[in-house]
Amino acid sequence: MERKRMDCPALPTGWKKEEVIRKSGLSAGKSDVYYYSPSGKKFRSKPQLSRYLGNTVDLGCFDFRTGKMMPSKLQKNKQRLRNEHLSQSKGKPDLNTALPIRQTASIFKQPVTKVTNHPSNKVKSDPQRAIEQPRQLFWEKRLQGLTASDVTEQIIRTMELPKGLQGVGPGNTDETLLSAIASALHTSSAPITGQLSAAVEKNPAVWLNVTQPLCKAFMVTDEDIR
Amino acid sequence: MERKRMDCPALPTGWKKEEVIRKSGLSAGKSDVYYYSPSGKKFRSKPQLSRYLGNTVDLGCFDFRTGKMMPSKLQKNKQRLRNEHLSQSKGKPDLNTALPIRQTASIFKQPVTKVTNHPSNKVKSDPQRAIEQPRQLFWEKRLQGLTASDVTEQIIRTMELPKGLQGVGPGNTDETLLSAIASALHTSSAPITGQLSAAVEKNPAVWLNVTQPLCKAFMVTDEDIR
DNA sequence: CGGAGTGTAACT
DNA sequence: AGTTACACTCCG
Repeated sequence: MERKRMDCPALPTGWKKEEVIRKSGLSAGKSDVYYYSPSGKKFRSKPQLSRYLGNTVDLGCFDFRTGKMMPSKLQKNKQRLRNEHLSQSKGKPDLNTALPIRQTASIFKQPVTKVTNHPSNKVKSDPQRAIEQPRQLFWEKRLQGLTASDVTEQIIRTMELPKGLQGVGPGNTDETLLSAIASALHTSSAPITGQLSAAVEKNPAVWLNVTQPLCKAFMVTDEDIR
Repeated sequence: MERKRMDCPALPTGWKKEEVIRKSGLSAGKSDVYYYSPSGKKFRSKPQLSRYLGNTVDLGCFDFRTGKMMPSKLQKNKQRLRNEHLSQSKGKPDLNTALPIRQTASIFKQPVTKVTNHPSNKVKSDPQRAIEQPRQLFWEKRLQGLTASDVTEQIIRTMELPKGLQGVGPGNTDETLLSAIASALHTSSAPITGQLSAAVEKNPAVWLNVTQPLCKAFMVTDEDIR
């Protein structure tokens, strides 16, 4: 496994995993695991991977070192929110490790997509990636090797969000918008639009109200990209 | 400090230190530190500096980036012999990055500082390759993961065993022996056997007791090598 | 300036 | 003690 990039079944198609043995120094003999996205970007840690993949992929039970899913890891996800409720309202949003989902209104599982859209955080993000990231994130999600069922899941999840938010007060508007934008970006690539249509047909009632905002968001984003 | 060559108190007279800030790219804002010998030769890293200065200057606690001596670094010395940690029987002899001579010196209480304060050493004579070359052989041996280095390590390790068997003494004896070996290796410019002899002649009183074991150990190793 | 390779603080 | 995650070094 040393020094050879190999496919990783637990990640979307095109991703590679590599294990490199340290050959000198204090830590000689230990190994480092790297992942490569389809585009060739190198990932050196799980948090980095999470950051890149965003909320669309739950890495909670993904073992970075082995490259496999470990259900046993599920129990370890916790402790992010508890600091919040102990202290004040502020506190930095946890952009790290785990699932962004819980951050927002606990009732409505809100993806943290917006975090992805704000690389201006302390992380050493580069300007360009900011735009690119959101997109890739979704492609991968759809192309994920976990077969069609995943795709379906994803779409449904996205749709659920707007639906739930509709009935809620203004406070959640931002989040709704963000979701819309994310979806728009998602579809902006090309054939995706078609997919959405299909989705709408499946659940017209759900998408009906939200459609307009979605389009708007998309237009803007598209221009910005260009 | 940027872009300006300044004196470096931790190095011999005539040496200059320069810090250049990176102005673009992923690492924008970071800086690169360079040193210049009195003759103008540029040094871009600590290993390069060590190679050039040789064993006479202990850079173990020299912080390349700041240009200052950091005693705190002393404990942080790392070593190349990682397999050793499995055997717990003895305290680890510290033959690491820092030149072996240091260890010997510690026994005889020889501060490196004075060497530093005497630029009249080999330092000021940059042009002369004659001195520089012979030394490089050693540096490479000890400091690099090259074959030569491995050989050296093996010799040292091999010697530890015989010594223990002889039952010369506890604790310090080990280190003394190792130091002796290290010194011998260190000072030699040719075959190791010759080195040992030279060391003994230089300090008969000091080396007397240890000499025999050393020779034995070495002989064995030599055979093994062949 | 980039980035593979290594060091090491912070966690578990 | 062992692992993780990422800062840093060194050299191309």
